[in-house]
Amino acid sequence: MAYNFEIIEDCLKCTFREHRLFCDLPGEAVTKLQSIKATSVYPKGAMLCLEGQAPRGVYVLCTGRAKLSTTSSEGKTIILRIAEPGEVLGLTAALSNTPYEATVETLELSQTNFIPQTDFIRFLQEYPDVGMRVAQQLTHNCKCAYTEIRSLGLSNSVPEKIAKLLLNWAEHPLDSPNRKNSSEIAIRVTLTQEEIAQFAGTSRETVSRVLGDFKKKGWLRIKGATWSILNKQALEELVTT
Amino acid sequence: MAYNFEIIEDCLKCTFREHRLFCDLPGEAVTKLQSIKATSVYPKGAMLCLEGQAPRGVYVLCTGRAKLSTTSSEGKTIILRIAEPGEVLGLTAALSNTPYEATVETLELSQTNFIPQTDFIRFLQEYPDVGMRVAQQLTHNCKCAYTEIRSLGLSNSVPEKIAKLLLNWAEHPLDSPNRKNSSEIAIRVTLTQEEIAQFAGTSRETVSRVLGDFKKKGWLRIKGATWSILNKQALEELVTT
DNA sequence: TATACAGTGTGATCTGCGTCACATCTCCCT
DNA sequence: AGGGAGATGTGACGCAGATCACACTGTATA
Repeated sequence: MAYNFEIIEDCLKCTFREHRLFCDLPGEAVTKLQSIKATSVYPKGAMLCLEGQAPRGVYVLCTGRAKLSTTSSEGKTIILRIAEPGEVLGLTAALSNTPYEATVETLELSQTNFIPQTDFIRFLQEYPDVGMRVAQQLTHNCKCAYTEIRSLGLSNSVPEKIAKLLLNWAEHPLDSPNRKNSSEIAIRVTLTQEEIAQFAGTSRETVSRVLGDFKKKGWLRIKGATWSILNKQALEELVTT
Repeated sequence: MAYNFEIIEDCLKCTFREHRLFCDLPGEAVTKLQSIKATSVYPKGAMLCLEGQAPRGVYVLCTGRAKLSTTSSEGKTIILRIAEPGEVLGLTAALSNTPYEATVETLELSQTNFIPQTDFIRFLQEYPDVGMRVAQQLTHNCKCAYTEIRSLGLSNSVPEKIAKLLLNWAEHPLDSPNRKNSSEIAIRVTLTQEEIAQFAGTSRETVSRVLGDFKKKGWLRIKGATWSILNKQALEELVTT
């Protein structure tokens, strides 16, 4: 077993299954899914889809997280969202048979189940339940996109956008060992400042300055990939949307 | 008949039906749709949904166009997209049973078919074909949102964003009477400069200046609601995405 | 132990465009 | 016709943040 990483080949035995929107299907459907999927494991930094490519199929992200981004012809990149385990990626492209809208890059060691486009469409038509799950995933994509639009279009300043991001991430905090410090929220951030800049639609230098400012004000502590929000309220007051 | 406007009460007799993604369903489904829908006609400027409201159901936009927008607590507004006839509005909210993501305002005299949420969900479960259509509409929403994100996040300047908008609109040109002037593309623009500013995430004054500049350069002619793109190539050269 | 490279911190400079302030201009409405 | 409101044009000003330039850090590679 490469990577010292447990591969889950059998969906029926997957312990996450019932928590996963797209996998928590009736047994018969999962058996079918099982027969058309191909499991792979990718290291950090692997590209699952490239923006503009013809769709080959969809990826169910079993474990790990992935970054969806789009790039201008001038090389400027913007991050659309970070996909969490359980999401189905490449749906829009596969359903409408148009090129992938975004580039998908794994942020960590990840397992995926790939389903070829034609098998997926057939699967979708055979099992009505699947349609509902697909709709839910698409709904989620739309909501994320709208959040991003609000962030890009309605914010007054970069500090506000970054505060928004931090607060957003703070909604899935780490189980901090010292939960007693109730005011402190620990989160795990594996993005570089460059990537944060792409998320907020700004420049890397500005991100550095803003984070430095937050630290100086005692609102934030950064220790490696573990960031602690020390003053949530102050960040919230920065946000106007 | 108020408004001097023909109301299409009977979906089966609707001449647009077969061109409409959501209405071009098997006869049985349309009959069912017919029984759960309520037809209304709204004047220009009517609010169909308000952002943040609990979902009541979905609206099929039979005729007319509508503006989807979202507003910050400070009153800054951004337009998400313009919905065309045939679109289903309020889908995301109805499917996920979360508040409407956007405010929907008619841009012209419009007819809609409203379907209450519970009826809609049941309809969706009964007719698998409907699921496919719903997925297509959601896919369309996502694509529009991504386009907007690219416009807001990847553009280098406001002139570029406005050029993008114009070129976008130019994809659905008017059947101009003088088509012989092949280089000239006529489009109908009913948005105010204020609304264009909201679309491009900029200020009204800047829109005025940029449009003035395009006119001065001979790239654009504006006569009331009819705009003519005189130099498409020049606009395209402004666009980097 | 050196070397390389990705990530980060920070100053100096310059500019696009947001904002305020006002002057038209174009439609309604009575 | 006339007046009022909404839409548009245009000048002046200031500043947030992009950009460039470089120093510093940490951690993989040879």
